[in-house]
Amino acid sequence: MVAMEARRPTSADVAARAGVSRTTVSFVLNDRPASISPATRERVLEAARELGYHPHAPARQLAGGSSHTLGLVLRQSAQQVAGDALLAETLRGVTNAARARGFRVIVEALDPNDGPYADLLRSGRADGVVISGPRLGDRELEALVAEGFPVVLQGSLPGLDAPSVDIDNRAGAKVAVAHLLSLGHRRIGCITNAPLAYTAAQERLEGYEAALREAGIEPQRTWIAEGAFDAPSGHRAMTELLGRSDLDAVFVASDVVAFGAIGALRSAHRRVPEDISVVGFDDIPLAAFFDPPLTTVHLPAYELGHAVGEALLDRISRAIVPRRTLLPTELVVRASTRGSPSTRSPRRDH
Amino acid sequence: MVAMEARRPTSADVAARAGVSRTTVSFVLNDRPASISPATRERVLEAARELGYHPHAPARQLAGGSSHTLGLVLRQSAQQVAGDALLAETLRGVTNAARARGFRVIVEALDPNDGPYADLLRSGRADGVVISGPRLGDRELEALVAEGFPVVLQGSLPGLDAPSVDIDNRAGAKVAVAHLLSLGHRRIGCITNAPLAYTAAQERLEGYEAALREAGIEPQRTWIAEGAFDAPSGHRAMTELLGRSDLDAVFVASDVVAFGAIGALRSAHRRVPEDISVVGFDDIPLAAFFDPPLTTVHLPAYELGHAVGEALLDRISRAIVPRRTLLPTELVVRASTRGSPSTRSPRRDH
DNA sequence: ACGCGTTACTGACGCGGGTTAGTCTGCGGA
DNA sequence: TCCGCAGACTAACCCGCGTCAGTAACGCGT
Repeated sequence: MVAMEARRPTSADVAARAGVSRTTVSFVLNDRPASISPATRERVLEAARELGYHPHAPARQLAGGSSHTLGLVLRQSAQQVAGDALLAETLRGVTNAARARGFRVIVEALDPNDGPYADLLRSGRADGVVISGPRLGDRELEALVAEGFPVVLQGSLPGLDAPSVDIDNRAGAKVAVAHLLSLGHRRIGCITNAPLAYTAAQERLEGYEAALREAGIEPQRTWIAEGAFDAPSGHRAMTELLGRSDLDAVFVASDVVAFGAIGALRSAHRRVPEDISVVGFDDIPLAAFFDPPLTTVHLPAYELGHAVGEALLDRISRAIVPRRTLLPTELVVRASTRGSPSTRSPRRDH
Repeated sequence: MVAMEARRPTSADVAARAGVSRTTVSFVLNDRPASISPATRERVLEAARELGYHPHAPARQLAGGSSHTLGLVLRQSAQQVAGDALLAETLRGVTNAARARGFRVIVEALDPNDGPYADLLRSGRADGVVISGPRLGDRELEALVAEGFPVVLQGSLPGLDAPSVDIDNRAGAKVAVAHLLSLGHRRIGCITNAPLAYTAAQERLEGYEAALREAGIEPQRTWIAEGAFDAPSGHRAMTELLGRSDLDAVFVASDVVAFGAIGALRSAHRRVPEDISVVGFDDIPLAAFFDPPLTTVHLPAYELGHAVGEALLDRISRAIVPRRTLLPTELVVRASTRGSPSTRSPRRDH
């Protein structure tokens, strides 16, 4: 026998070793409903074990199966990805949901606005894709949906006929502002988490406005400023707000942005929460350790990833998937909010 | 012609449409060094375009090619992943390095210590893997390396014969502490970023000790406390330190942990940097917006991911890969450090 | 007219495994 | 005795593509 390079064993090798046909091996290993005697089954299993046999995934897929792979496409810009403290959690959620059903996850982080990810699907490398942070006017995405590929959106994109999973931004923002109102605040500002072209920013702003209106307060233009993902933008927005209105509370639709906003308040010698209350949104891991610990809206990142993963898996297996799934958020009250000076002790009714 | 379900076109369809053989199609599409007349080449290209032809990746791989896929295995615990503010950047680095060479990335976030990831390689789904946060005593990893699969470590793991890419923890820590020394501090504490079983924690601690020794200071046992990834652990460690030594500076080997430590200092009414200087490590996006802005060691997360990705790609293409690559860090001086009270004005020589 | 090298292409096999349509054996019932 | 049938397997085809070993046509020098 000549020295041979170790070649990965194939099902034919297993068959030979067990003294059966390749077909039998396939039946045993895939638990097909065929009559195989227990003795033979055991021989095959043992041969496979001894040889360290692992089915060749591509061959299996070629033979008609699926790729058992999900694509996760991140459409956010590089800065957004870098600043997204919860992305890792969402990723864990998706991969775990996938693994639970025997799937893997290919991640595509598209740097610029380009990057053809459609090939993932068209080349049969993935059975479906999750689009995280879908952008308006994404021709590639529209084409994919039109061709009937399984696509699920994480986030929202009106006018696209694909299931989407998101957190309930509107409700979350509303609860945050309601909390501020319940503390007696009336002049409540808002700093958005992103430019309003982003639907999440729009939704959170709507929640803020709805809460005010329900309390009989008409939101003022001058109470609102735009943040843009990072702390510096929060600093700028807060400075802006400070310059044009006298607020007793602010709802900042992102913890990271709130971080910058609090910095601006500190520079202006306004104490939180004594002089002004601040509520954030996201509940990033560091939120509890801000100074002061930040009252914020908890965004279930892991669950979001898990839910979107499952939705995609359902679509792939042709199950019915709700057009739109909204995950609930939860208000986490910490120390950055307290009653407004005028109502500090006597709890005010309404 | 009967109504037929849209089937993905194959190279045979393209061949038929262009009036050539499948072989010719393959040659044209893969730019093989074969003599194909410009006219034919154009016909094939056009037929492919018209049909919307996309080669079937698994078939292509089966026919002898590689999977053109990298595996990225995250061995960190769920908490670590959640708290790792730089993970997203590293991920971007890896995926971009991969895409630049036509590769994709499958991410496996292993929740518990289990999770068989070896199958990624054995089933031919990936051509190689990056192991992020490798753990000692990982039998699966050892087996993979022994079998000669392309494996590159992100982080370090002594005693395993695989290339590794990491940042220079020791040098980074040393520079941080040297900075503190240059400001005149002498009683410098250290809070580790993680338990010392983690090599990165050990290396940073060594850098701290080396810097002190070079300055003729013998590090004291009582100056050192262990952190464990998150802010609360930093709070605990700082409280501990405060209770047993009188320090004028602290090197905290993780920004997140430093965040907790600063909270503890605040509780103890010790001002930063007036009473005590603090240097962090990692330079997470929020570090610049701490109160005070944190002096820290910048960890090039994107570059790290990129470098480890390239190292793996090199290994896959059988290029020579250095046994160990260390990326340089950079000290970023902000406002959490300044000269010790005793040396505030007169700059002290030594 | 013939040999010989290019140029331009094609036939057929193999990659590894799933699957359908059998084959062969043994046995119970009519 | 012979049919029918269930149990236990197997031969052969197919998935889509890369690739080696040809083959046919053509030009060219002698």
